[in-house]
Amino acid sequence: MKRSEKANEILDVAEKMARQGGYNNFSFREIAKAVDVKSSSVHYHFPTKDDLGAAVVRRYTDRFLDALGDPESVESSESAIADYIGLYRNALVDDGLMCLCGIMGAEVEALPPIVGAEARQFFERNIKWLVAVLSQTNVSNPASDLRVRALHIIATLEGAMIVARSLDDHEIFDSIANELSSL
Amino acid sequence: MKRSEKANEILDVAEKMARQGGYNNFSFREIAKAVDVKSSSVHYHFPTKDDLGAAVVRRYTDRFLDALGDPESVESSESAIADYIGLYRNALVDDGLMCLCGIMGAEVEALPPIVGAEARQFFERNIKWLVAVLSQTNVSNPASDLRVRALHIIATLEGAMIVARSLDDHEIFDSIANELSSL
DNA sequence: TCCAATCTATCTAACGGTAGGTAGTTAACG
DNA sequence: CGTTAACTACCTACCGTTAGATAGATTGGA
Repeated sequence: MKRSEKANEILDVAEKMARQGGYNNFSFREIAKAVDVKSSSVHYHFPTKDDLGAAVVRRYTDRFLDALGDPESVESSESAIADYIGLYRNALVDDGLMCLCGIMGAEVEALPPIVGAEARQFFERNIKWLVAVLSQTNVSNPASDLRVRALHIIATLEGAMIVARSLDDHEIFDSIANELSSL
Repeated sequence: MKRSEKANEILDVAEKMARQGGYNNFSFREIAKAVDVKSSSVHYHFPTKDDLGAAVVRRYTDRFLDALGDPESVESSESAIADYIGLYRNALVDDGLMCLCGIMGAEVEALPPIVGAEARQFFERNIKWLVAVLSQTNVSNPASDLRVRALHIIATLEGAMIVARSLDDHEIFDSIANELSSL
């Protein structure tokens, strides 16, 4: 799905706004202003807000998993988890923003169904990646334990971002992530 | 601060709406419809939306800490943490809703300052309670470690609610909470 | 005790602004 | 000529907020 440059600009702006205040924090008018077109032109690229919202989450998830790479070709389970944590850290510290699917997941009940479904996909694909990575440890664990471990990691990192941002202290994220690694 | 019955009804519906979709998910008009008055009457009780939002978060936090009780008079550190986890579980399973401050914390950057400050207070008061409880364990730990442990617990529970709701499976919360207890 | 003043809680009506969305047109390009 | 990507101009619905009025209860003083 190759997209025009303007369409990607629109997704960039929408993603940033959504990662600050959720689905209701971006609008066609504000996006239009930011990318210097009229709001009707934004509708040209993304017919409805549902479409735009779903596209934003889809692209975010694709990029996230792309950055993670192939779970089968990681150096070690430990280093892969460290990289995984690093990706959340980048989202928080480098971008200075919340994880899109953390904020979308929190408000999932009020989301248009196709947007909520994309948020769900983020978590399912992350779980799958983590389970694949964790299953490469030399200690053999039941698959259900690996899944719970994966869920725990995701939950802790999403929560750590929320707490760190609420208290306006990125070191809080690092402290929590550090404890998480040493388990 | 004793409030009229109608004011409490307003806070009830605002809280529910906010716990489904965040700060932008409730409006004076919708609240008015739900409590069977006109929207201008809602403004009589809470002059601005900032005021209403702050009052909702404040009441939520007060009730939460009230339910936790005095951290000095708990049976044991372990049972107190179990009770703490149970409170999140109630919010998720009994109410069928997100933690108000989990969702508000995620969108804190887009919140009116006085609402964001109340969300921050939720976390600070929770940390204080947890540190007080954890410091009663017979193993002596540095205070900083206790704080990190408190942050980890809060983050994991908030994240667990998000993941469980996104995947529409409350047992996910229990699995994560169970792992958290056994650390 | 009666009356006037005040308070509580609500109403109707409207304000300016923004939301998502649409119909029809225009300009540039291959 | 058809496609792409923009435009103008508009619509309906909703947003938070305010002004002004009103009915009923409460209260304080003559």
